[in-house]
Amino acid sequence: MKLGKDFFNRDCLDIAPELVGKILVRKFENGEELRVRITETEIYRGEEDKACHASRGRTPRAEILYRESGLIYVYLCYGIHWLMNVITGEKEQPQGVLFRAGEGYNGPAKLTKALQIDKSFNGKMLVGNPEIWVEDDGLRPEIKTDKRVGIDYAGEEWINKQWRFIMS
DNA sequence: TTAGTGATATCC
DNA sequence: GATATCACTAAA
Repeated sequence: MKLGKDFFNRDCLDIAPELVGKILVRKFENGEELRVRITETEIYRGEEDKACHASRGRTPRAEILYRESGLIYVYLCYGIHWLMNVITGEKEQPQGVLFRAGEGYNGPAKLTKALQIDKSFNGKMLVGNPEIWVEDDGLRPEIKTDKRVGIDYAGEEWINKQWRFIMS
């Protein structure tokens, strides 16, 4: 079953753990389908979250975080890697969930590389999109939480949040 | 542990 | 306009 708009139109605190164990499906131009089980997600939530791109206000890059839930937010990291997020929650509420890893693809940039995601996907919908979507196959895995990765600059309060969800 | 890489934000 | 920074990876 494909996930609909209602799934994403909630708080990322609810969505991130539920996305773990779901299946990310990517249909290529040649008609081939690649299905990857999501094994790890992370939350980025609100302007007050120093690790969230919206923490510096509504910049052109972060603009998409304020928009409609279900949108794909793709962004270039360290000049090399594309990282993929999905927008969650109400409009004007900057929050999203990062796809941090999939089965066989440990690392957010490996995931986007395998799925051939780049900036052309930025701002596209993850719902009702013929190229990429998320499915629920009924699996409800055990999930553990941990601190987020790679955000040492954000300060202890935000580093220590258990906002990473891992399938175990 | 470090190099590689380039968009973004922030400072003139 | 210039510079510092960065939600990472691969190689060593």
